[in-house]
Amino acid sequence: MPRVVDAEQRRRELAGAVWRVIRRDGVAGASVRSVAREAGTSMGALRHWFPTQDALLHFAMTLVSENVRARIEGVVRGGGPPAAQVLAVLEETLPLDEERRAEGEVWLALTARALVDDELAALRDRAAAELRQLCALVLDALADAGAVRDGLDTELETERLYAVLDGLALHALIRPTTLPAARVRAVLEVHLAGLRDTR
Amino acid sequence: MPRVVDAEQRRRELAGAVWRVIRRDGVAGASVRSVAREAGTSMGALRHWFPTQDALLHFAMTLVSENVRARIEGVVRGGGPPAAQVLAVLEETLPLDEERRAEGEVWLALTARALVDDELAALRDRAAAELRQLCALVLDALADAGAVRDGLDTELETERLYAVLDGLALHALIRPTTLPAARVRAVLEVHLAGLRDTR
DNA sequence: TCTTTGATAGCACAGTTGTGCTACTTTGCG
DNA sequence: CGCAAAGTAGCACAACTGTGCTATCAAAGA
Repeated sequence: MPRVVDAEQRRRELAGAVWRVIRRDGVAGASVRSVAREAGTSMGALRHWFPTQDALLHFAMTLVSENVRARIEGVVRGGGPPAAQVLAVLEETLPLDEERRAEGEVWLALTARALVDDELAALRDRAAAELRQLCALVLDALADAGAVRDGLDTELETERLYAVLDGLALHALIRPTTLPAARVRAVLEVHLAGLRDTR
Repeated sequence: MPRVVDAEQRRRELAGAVWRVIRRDGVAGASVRSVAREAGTSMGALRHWFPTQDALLHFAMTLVSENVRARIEGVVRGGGPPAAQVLAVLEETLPLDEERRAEGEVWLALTARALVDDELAALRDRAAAELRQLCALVLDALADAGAVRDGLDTELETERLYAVLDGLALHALIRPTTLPAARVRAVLEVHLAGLRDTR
């Protein structure tokens, strides 16, 4: 068999199979056999790259946060006016298209499993801390641009923005028809607008 | 064996065992055998009350929303000043103590499973619609009490409040140490205060 | 008292699970 | 060419799964 050029690449391919299986059959359906079948390979090959099933799921989880992080960095690198950029950054964490929806479903499934899987919980906590930090940075940027009124409790507002963000993500995930992407964006805009002086 | 006085009561007892198992070992661990063992009964007895495992999980799910609803009705019946009552009602949906935390964990686990279980998804959607309706009622009550400024988009604010609520619930669930109950309440209060005129 | 019914117990079955393990094939390097 | 290593394949095993099914037990109604 052809030697894989990049080991990391191969692992990503297999993790992609994990994603597809999880989206189709849930985490419960993500057995070693079903993932191998989805990836078009064998149990042995799968075990060569991931010594255990948990390792496989953990890697799939890290890929979620890695994807989000990469997209956000892309937006930041892209530049543009602060207000628009802030909105674009936050939107990258929401399941507003098929790609991000897939991430969201995997994220929800693994977040639930993390309730009883310590290692998975550690990954989830790290991702959560990063996302919260992102919210803090967004508020800082808005404050620098003069788009935030004085007298706000920064810590509390960070927590509130983070809650809105994850709440929207969850709702966009489980009721995509009654809460379409445009509506999600509108709620986010209203929230950010509410941070500056009203009337 | 003594005949069970109330069939519904017996079903609730068994569902309680489901909760405990889910909290300890996750949904994946909630097998017919483990639930029966936790309930101190047999597989046969369990199957007498729930013909299938799915039926068992679905009943456990309905109990979550039922509990929340009952507590909310209790608060409403209790009376009191509108502002305090509104806060109390919303708090009943958040995992701020052990009882509600248990509900939250079960809710998260089953919500994730609902991604691939249609019947469970229907239950989740019904609960979600109720919760969203609750947010709408809360906004109405605040408006009647003159605690909401004019010119707000009611639909959008309902969606935003609902997002804050579920976001806080999720965060209180997965990071209880960094986001204690007092802090959750503070965020909620800030959000409600932000609905009336600032300065 | 006997019968019917509610309730419990748990075996049997076919299937799936994760992982240990060995055998095999393909590739790169000397 | 030949050898070592990377990668693939899949069998074997013990453990566990949900559900069908029968047998048993307790109590209520006749």
